[in-house]
Amino acid sequence: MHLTKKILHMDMDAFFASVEQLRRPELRGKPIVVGGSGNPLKRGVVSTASYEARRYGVHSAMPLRTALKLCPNCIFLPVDYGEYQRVSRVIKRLLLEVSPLMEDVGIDEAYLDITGRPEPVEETAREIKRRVLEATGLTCSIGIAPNKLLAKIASDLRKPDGLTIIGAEDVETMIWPLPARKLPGVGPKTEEHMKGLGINTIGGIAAKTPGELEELFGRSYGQYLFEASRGIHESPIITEWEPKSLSREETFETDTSDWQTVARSLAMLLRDVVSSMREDGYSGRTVAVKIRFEDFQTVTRAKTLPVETCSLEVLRRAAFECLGRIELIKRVRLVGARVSSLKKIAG
DNA sequence: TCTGGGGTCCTTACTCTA
DNA sequence: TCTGTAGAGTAAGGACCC
Repeated sequence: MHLTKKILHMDMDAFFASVEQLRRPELRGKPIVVGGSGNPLKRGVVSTASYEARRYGVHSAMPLRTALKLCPNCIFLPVDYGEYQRVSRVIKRLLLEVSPLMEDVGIDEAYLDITGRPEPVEETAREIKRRVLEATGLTCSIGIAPNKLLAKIASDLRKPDGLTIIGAEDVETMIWPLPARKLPGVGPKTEEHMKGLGINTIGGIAAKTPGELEELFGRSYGQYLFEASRGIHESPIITEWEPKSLSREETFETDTSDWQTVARSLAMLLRDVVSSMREDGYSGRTVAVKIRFEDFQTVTRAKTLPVETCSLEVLRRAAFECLGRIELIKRVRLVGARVSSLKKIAG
């Protein structure tokens, strides 16, 4: 017997900006930008722009300075991650009441397996939207489909406050006409590559044979593209997972050529990583240092230790050995520290 | 003074060992 | 010992995601 699954994807609308507008009513209906320190004259990028700000062309990942140029009337606010986290937890708890098969994907999204719900899927979705609004005052967009991939594409189809249901039979009419970039996994680089090949839509990808896609994009990615463009996707709902690495990084307000500044920053970042490791109960074996130079060239150096540790001294020695292998010939823009090969500490 | 921060996964290259 | 090869582990870089 073949049982078609019902997967729901929920995505909060302009989440950070909406939370800010919710707690400061005077901001409602105004173009606001949440990002960095909230000072658009300093380094930082847009985390979320309200729909009012998007009308000026402001969008996520855009430098704050650029956003200011596009929208001088925008109100800039710092990221208050703690508050968004709090609201996020309320929403996730509520989703878990609808179905225990919930996959948390970031602060403002989740997948829910609602196969077991007896009522029509549209009813489930409306119920979730109603409860989210009631509990938080915020709207979300929902997509429902036979798998996670299609559900995610669906939730993005109508925003904000949208609800879209896609069946396997709708792929040709609803998915193929979309820009290739709308397929999860196709980012800006791949989009450009595809344009150069004359592939502009998801249907354009689906028109290629598996052999052609593997030749153009490599074995594993080619296979993914072939299946995904046809709406085929098997990955399960992941309800529990363990982190693979923990990291911190810092972009300097101005680029520096002072080794001491870089070293101090690295020591501080690593101390932060180690305290997170201890809080969450992890030890790690691999330490990596990342340096980004003024021209955006980025280099990493890593060292794997014989055994896992959460000793700051041991990890710091390894980190500084990595730093010593990087020639600081240009001014430094960013320093990062990462610990990977994590292992849960027993007890 | 374009270009954050915290992650995951993939590819490629290299080394060591069986 | 020579030669080849397969697999694991490590390192570095890059694309992508929110």
